[in-house]
Amino acid sequence: MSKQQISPERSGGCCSPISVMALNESAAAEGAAVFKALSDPIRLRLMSIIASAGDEVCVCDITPHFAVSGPTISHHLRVLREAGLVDCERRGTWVYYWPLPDRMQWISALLAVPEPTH
Amino acid sequence: MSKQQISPERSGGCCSPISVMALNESAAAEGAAVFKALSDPIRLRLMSIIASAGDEVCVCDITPHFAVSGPTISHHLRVLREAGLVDCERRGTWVYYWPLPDRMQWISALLAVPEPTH
DNA sequence: TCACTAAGTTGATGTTCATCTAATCAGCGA
DNA sequence: TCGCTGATTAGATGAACATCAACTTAGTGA
Repeated sequence: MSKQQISPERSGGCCSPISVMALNESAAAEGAAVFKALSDPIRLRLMSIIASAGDEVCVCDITPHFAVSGPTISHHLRVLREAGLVDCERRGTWVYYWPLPDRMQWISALLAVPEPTH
Repeated sequence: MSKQQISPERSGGCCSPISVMALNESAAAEGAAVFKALSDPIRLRLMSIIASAGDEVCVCDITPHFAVSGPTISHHLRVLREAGLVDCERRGTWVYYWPLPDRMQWISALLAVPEPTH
Protein backbone atom coordinates (compact mmCIF):
# COMPACT_ATOMS: atom_id res chain seq x y z
CA MET A 1 0.00 0.00 0.00
CA SER A 2 2.67 2.51 -0.84
CA LYS A 3 3.74 3.56 -4.28
CA GLN A 4 1.83 2.05 -7.17
CA GLN A 5 -1.34 1.57 -5.23
CA ILE A 6 -3.06 4.37 -7.12
CA SER A 7 -4.63 3.37 -10.41
CA PRO A 8 -2.65 4.85 -13.29
CA GLU A 9 -5.89 6.23 -14.59
CA ARG A 10 -6.04 8.49 -11.58
CA SER A 11 -2.39 9.32 -11.65
CA GLY A 12 -2.55 10.21 -15.33
CA GLY A 13 -0.10 7.58 -16.48
CA CYS A 14 -2.44 5.02 -17.98
CA CYS A 15 -5.55 5.40 -20.04
CA SER A 16 -8.78 7.28 -20.19
CA PRO A 17 -11.23 6.03 -17.59
CA ILE A 18 -14.08 3.76 -18.49
CA SER A 19 -16.90 6.20 -18.19
CA VAL A 20 -19.88 3.92 -18.17
CA MET A 21 -20.11 0.20 -18.59
CA ALA A 22 -22.13 -0.47 -21.68
CA LEU A 23 -23.58 -3.72 -20.39
CA ASN A 24 -24.91 -4.25 -16.91
CA GLU A 25 -24.67 -7.64 -15.30
CA SER A 26 -28.15 -8.86 -16.11
CA ALA A 27 -27.95 -7.82 -19.75
CA ALA A 28 -24.57 -9.53 -19.95
CA ALA A 29 -26.01 -12.72 -18.50
CA GLU A 30 -28.89 -12.69 -20.94
CA GLY A 31 -26.68 -11.91 -23.89
CA ALA A 32 -24.15 -14.55 -22.91
CA ALA A 33 -26.93 -17.13 -22.76
CA VAL A 34 -27.90 -16.36 -26.36
CA PHE A 35 -24.27 -16.46 -27.49
CA LYS A 36 -23.87 -19.78 -25.71
CA ALA A 37 -26.75 -21.14 -27.73
CA LEU A 38 -24.84 -20.15 -30.87
CA SER A 39 -21.47 -21.36 -29.62
CA ASP A 40 -21.78 -24.86 -31.02
CA PRO A 41 -21.02 -25.53 -34.70
CA ILE A 42 -24.04 -27.78 -35.06
CA ARG A 43 -26.36 -25.22 -33.51
CA LEU A 44 -24.92 -22.46 -35.63
CA ARG A 45 -25.54 -24.50 -38.77
CA LEU A 46 -29.03 -25.34 -37.54
CA MET A 47 -29.71 -21.66 -36.98
CA SER A 48 -28.27 -20.87 -40.39
CA ILE A 49 -30.45 -23.45 -42.11
CA ILE A 50 -33.58 -22.29 -40.33
CA ALA A 51 -32.88 -18.61 -40.80
CA SER A 52 -31.84 -18.82 -44.42
CA ALA A 53 -34.82 -20.92 -45.42
CA GLY A 54 -37.00 -17.83 -45.38
CA ASP A 55 -39.78 -20.05 -44.12
CA GLU A 56 -40.34 -22.82 -41.64
CA VAL A 57 -38.26 -25.95 -41.94
CA CYS A 58 -39.21 -29.54 -41.23
CA VAL A 59 -36.95 -31.42 -38.84
CA CYS A 60 -36.95 -34.29 -41.29
CA ASP A 61 -35.18 -32.01 -43.77
CA ILE A 62 -32.66 -30.82 -41.22
CA THR A 63 -31.44 -34.07 -39.74
CA PRO A 64 -29.90 -35.58 -42.91
CA HIS A 65 -27.45 -32.66 -43.12
CA PHE A 66 -25.74 -33.71 -39.91
CA ALA A 67 -23.60 -36.63 -38.87
CA VAL A 68 -25.01 -36.87 -35.36
CA SER A 69 -27.98 -38.81 -34.07
CA GLY A 70 -31.56 -37.65 -34.04
CA PRO A 71 -31.71 -37.11 -30.30
CA THR A 72 -28.64 -34.92 -30.53
CA ILE A 73 -30.28 -32.74 -33.17
CA SER A 74 -33.37 -32.62 -31.01
CA HIS A 75 -31.28 -31.51 -28.05
CA HIS A 76 -29.64 -28.72 -30.04
CA LEU A 77 -32.96 -27.52 -31.40
CA ARG A 78 -34.27 -27.34 -27.88
CA VAL A 79 -31.31 -25.20 -26.82
CA LEU A 80 -32.02 -22.80 -29.68
CA ARG A 81 -35.67 -22.73 -28.72
CA GLU A 82 -34.97 -22.04 -25.05
CA ALA A 83 -32.67 -19.22 -26.11
CA GLY A 84 -35.56 -17.60 -27.94
CA LEU A 85 -33.90 -17.93 -31.32
CA VAL A 86 -36.42 -20.26 -32.92
CA ASP A 87 -39.88 -21.58 -32.30
CA CYS A 88 -41.60 -24.73 -33.50
CA GLU A 89 -44.92 -26.39 -34.04
CA ARG A 90 -46.02 -29.93 -34.67
CA ARG A 91 -48.30 -30.44 -37.62
CA GLY A 92 -49.27 -34.03 -38.09
CA THR A 93 -46.29 -36.31 -38.15
CA TRP A 94 -43.79 -33.55 -38.65
CA VAL A 95 -42.39 -30.71 -36.59
CA TYR A 96 -41.54 -27.38 -38.16
CA TYR A 97 -39.07 -24.77 -36.95
CA TRP A 98 -38.82 -21.11 -37.87
CA PRO A 99 -36.51 -18.28 -36.74
CA LEU A 100 -37.45 -15.52 -34.32
CA PRO A 101 -35.69 -12.51 -35.88
CA ASP A 102 -36.24 -10.24 -32.89
CA ARG A 103 -33.78 -12.16 -30.79
CA MET A 104 -31.21 -12.29 -33.54
CA GLN A 105 -31.47 -8.57 -34.12
CA TRP A 106 -31.14 -7.88 -30.43
CA ILE A 107 -28.00 -9.97 -30.15
CA SER A 108 -26.65 -8.44 -33.33
CA ALA A 109 -27.18 -5.00 -31.85
CA LEU A 110 -25.18 -6.05 -28.81
CA LEU A 111 -22.25 -6.68 -31.09
CA ALA A 112 -22.43 -3.33 -32.76
CA VAL A 113 -19.79 -1.33 -30.96
CA PRO A 114 -21.95 0.70 -28.61
CA GLU A 115 -21.63 4.41 -28.81
CA PRO A 116 -19.72 5.70 -25.78
CA THR A 117 -22.28 6.69 -23.19
CA HIS A 118 -20.61 9.88 -22.08
CA MET B 1 -38.99 -48.92 -45.68
CA SER B 2 -42.48 -48.72 -46.94
CA LYS B 3 -44.82 -45.81 -46.63
CA GLN B 4 -43.49 -42.66 -45.05
CA GLN B 5 -39.91 -43.31 -45.93
CA ILE B 6 -39.89 -40.54 -48.49
CA SER B 7 -39.11 -37.10 -47.16
CA PRO B 8 -42.23 -34.94 -47.24
CA GLU B 9 -40.19 -32.38 -49.10
CA ARG B 10 -39.98 -34.80 -51.99
CA SER B 11 -43.56 -35.93 -51.69
CA GLY B 12 -44.77 -32.34 -51.59
CA GLY B 13 -46.38 -32.61 -48.18
CA CYS B 14 -43.87 -30.75 -46.07
CA CYS B 15 -41.92 -27.63 -46.77
CA SER B 16 -39.80 -25.97 -49.38
CA PRO B 17 -36.40 -27.59 -49.63
CA ILE B 18 -33.34 -25.96 -48.19
CA SER B 19 -31.68 -24.90 -51.34
CA VAL B 20 -28.25 -24.00 -50.10
CA MET B 21 -26.86 -24.08 -46.63
CA ALA B 22 -25.83 -20.58 -45.72
CA LEU B 23 -22.91 -21.72 -43.57
CA ASN B 24 -20.52 -24.47 -44.49
CA GLU B 25 -18.96 -26.56 -41.79
CA SER B 26 -15.69 -24.71 -41.48
CA ALA B 27 -17.35 -21.30 -41.34
CA ALA B 28 -19.72 -22.67 -38.71
CA ALA B 29 -16.81 -23.94 -36.65
CA GLU B 30 -15.04 -20.62 -36.86
CA GLY B 31 -18.16 -18.66 -36.06
CA ALA B 32 -19.07 -20.94 -33.18
CA ALA B 33 -15.61 -20.41 -31.71
CA VAL B 34 -16.15 -16.66 -31.66
CA PHE B 35 -19.61 -17.02 -30.17
CA LYS B 36 -18.17 -19.33 -27.54
CA ALA B 37 -15.74 -16.60 -26.58
CA LEU B 38 -18.72 -14.32 -26.02
CA SER B 39 -20.83 -16.93 -24.26
CA ASP B 40 -19.65 -16.08 -20.76
CA PRO B 41 -21.16 -13.12 -18.89
CA ILE B 42 -17.76 -11.99 -17.64
CA ARG B 43 -16.23 -12.13 -21.11
CA LEU B 44 -19.19 -10.30 -22.59
CA ARG B 45 -18.80 -7.53 -20.04
CA LEU B 46 -15.05 -7.46 -20.65
CA MET B 47 -15.69 -7.12 -24.36
CA SER B 48 -18.24 -4.42 -23.68
CA ILE B 49 -15.87 -2.45 -21.50
CA ILE B 50 -13.03 -2.71 -24.00
CA ALA B 51 -15.19 -1.97 -27.02
CA SER B 52 -17.07 0.91 -25.47
CA ALA B 53 -13.96 2.62 -24.18
CA GLY B 54 -13.21 3.89 -27.66
CA ASP B 55 -9.57 3.42 -26.82
CA GLU B 56 -7.28 0.93 -25.20
CA VAL B 57 -8.01 -0.06 -21.63
CA CYS B 58 -5.61 -0.92 -18.84
CA VAL B 59 -6.16 -4.27 -17.12
CA CYS B 60 -5.80 -2.50 -13.82
CA ASP B 61 -8.95 -0.53 -14.66
CA ILE B 62 -10.86 -3.63 -15.70
CA THR B 63 -10.25 -5.96 -12.79
CA PRO B 64 -11.96 -3.90 -10.06
CA HIS B 65 -15.27 -4.15 -11.91
CA PHE B 66 -15.44 -7.90 -11.36
CA ALA B 67 -15.87 -10.14 -8.37
CA VAL B 68 -13.49 -12.83 -9.58
CA SER B 69 -9.77 -13.18 -9.08
CA GLY B 70 -7.09 -11.61 -11.24
CA PRO B 71 -6.03 -14.88 -12.85
CA THR B 72 -9.63 -15.52 -13.82
CA ILE B 73 -9.84 -12.15 -15.55
CA SER B 74 -6.56 -12.91 -17.24
CA HIS B 75 -7.91 -16.24 -18.42
CA HIS B 76 -11.01 -14.61 -19.91
CA LEU B 77 -8.97 -11.92 -21.61
CA ARG B 78 -6.85 -14.63 -23.17
CA VAL B 79 -9.95 -16.35 -24.52
CA LEU B 80 -11.09 -13.10 -26.11
CA ARG B 81 -7.61 -12.58 -27.53
CA GLU B 82 -7.42 -16.08 -28.99
CA ALA B 83 -10.83 -15.54 -30.57
CA GLY B 84 -9.42 -12.52 -32.40
CA LEU B 85 -11.74 -10.11 -30.63
CA VAL B 86 -9.12 -8.08 -28.81
CA ASP B 87 -5.41 -7.56 -28.80
CA CYS B 88 -3.06 -6.33 -26.12
CA GLU B 89 0.32 -4.85 -25.44
CA ARG B 90 2.43 -4.46 -22.35
CA ARG B 91 3.78 -0.96 -21.73
CA GLY B 92 5.85 -0.75 -18.63
CA THR B 93 4.09 -2.17 -15.64
CA TRP B 94 0.68 -2.21 -17.26
CA VAL B 95 -1.00 -4.18 -20.03
CA TYR B 96 -3.46 -2.50 -22.37
CA TYR B 97 -6.27 -4.13 -24.35
CA TRP B 98 -8.15 -2.80 -27.34
CA PRO B 99 -10.92 -4.23 -29.54
CA LEU B 100 -10.46 -5.66 -33.02
CA PRO B 101 -13.61 -4.42 -34.77
CA ASP B 102 -13.12 -6.56 -37.87
CA ARG B 103 -13.92 -9.72 -35.99
CA MET B 104 -16.93 -8.21 -34.31
CA GLN B 105 -18.29 -6.98 -37.60
CA TRP B 106 -17.74 -10.36 -39.19
CA ILE B 107 -19.64 -12.13 -36.43
CA SER B 108 -22.33 -9.50 -36.51
CA ALA B 109 -22.75 -10.10 -40.22
CA LEU B 110 -23.18 -13.79 -39.53
CA LEU B 111 -26.19 -12.93 -37.43
CA ALA B 112 -27.82 -10.79 -40.04
CA VAL B 113 -30.37 -13.11 -41.58
CA PRO B 114 -28.57 -14.11 -44.76
CA GLU B 115 -30.36 -13.39 -47.97
CA PRO B 116 -31.79 -16.63 -49.35
CA THR B 117 -29.26 -18.02 -51.75
CA HIS B 118 -31.73 -19.18 -54.35
C1' DT C 1 -56.80 -51.72 -32.48
C1' DC C 2 -52.31 -52.56 -34.50
C1' DA C 3 -48.12 -51.62 -37.04
C1' DC C 4 -45.25 -48.01 -38.48
C1' DT C 5 -42.75 -43.50 -38.51
C1' DA C 6 -41.22 -38.82 -36.66
C1' DA C 7 -39.54 -36.48 -32.90
C1' DG C 8 -38.47 -35.82 -28.14
C1' DT C 9 -37.04 -37.49 -23.33
C1' DT C 10 -34.21 -40.05 -20.04
C1' DG C 11 -30.11 -41.63 -18.10
C1' DA C 12 -25.24 -42.48 -18.50
C1' DT C 13 -20.53 -41.15 -19.89
C1' DG C 14 -16.48 -38.79 -21.33
C1' DT C 15 -14.96 -34.16 -22.27
C1' DT C 16 -14.67 -29.25 -21.82
C1' DC C 17 -14.73 -25.25 -19.01
C1' DA C 18 -14.63 -21.68 -15.10
C1' DT C 19 -12.50 -20.91 -11.06
C1' DC C 20 -9.19 -20.94 -7.47
C1' DT C 21 -4.39 -21.08 -5.16
C1' DA C 22 0.39 -21.06 -5.82
C1' DA C 23 4.11 -20.02 -8.56
C1' DT C 24 6.31 -17.32 -12.25
C1' DC C 25 7.36 -13.51 -15.37
C1' DA C 26 8.00 -8.46 -16.28
C1' DG C 27 8.95 -3.87 -15.02
C1' DC C 28 9.97 -0.02 -11.70
C1' DG C 29 12.51 2.29 -8.11
C1' DA C 30 15.79 2.46 -4.32
C1' DT D 1 20.79 -6.22 -6.84
C1' DC D 2 16.64 -6.42 -3.96
C1' DG D 3 11.92 -5.66 -2.88
C1' DC D 4 7.53 -4.41 -4.60
C1' DT D 5 3.51 -4.50 -7.79
C1' DG D 6 0.91 -5.82 -12.11
C1' DA D 7 -0.20 -9.55 -14.93
C1' DT D 8 0.10 -14.19 -16.63
C1' DT D 9 0.87 -19.25 -16.29
C1' DA D 10 0.42 -23.92 -14.18
C1' DG D 11 -2.06 -27.35 -11.91
C1' DA D 12 -6.14 -29.03 -9.56
C1' DT D 13 -11.13 -29.44 -8.91
C1' DG D 14 -16.02 -29.33 -9.37
C1' DA D 15 -19.74 -28.09 -12.63
C1' DA D 16 -21.69 -27.88 -17.19
C1' DC D 17 -22.10 -29.88 -21.67
C1' DA D 18 -22.33 -32.90 -26.05
C1' DT D 19 -23.34 -37.25 -27.31
C1' DC D 20 -25.40 -41.76 -27.64
C1' DA D 21 -28.51 -45.92 -26.72
C1' DA D 22 -32.84 -47.01 -25.05
C1' DC D 23 -37.32 -45.66 -24.30
C1' DT D 24 -41.55 -42.78 -24.69
C1' DT D 25 -44.83 -39.77 -26.94
C1' DA D 26 -47.51 -38.28 -30.96
C1' DG D 27 -49.55 -39.05 -35.21
C1' DT D 28 -50.89 -41.80 -39.65
C1' DG D 29 -53.13 -45.36 -41.99
C1' DA D 30 -54.91 -50.01 -42.52
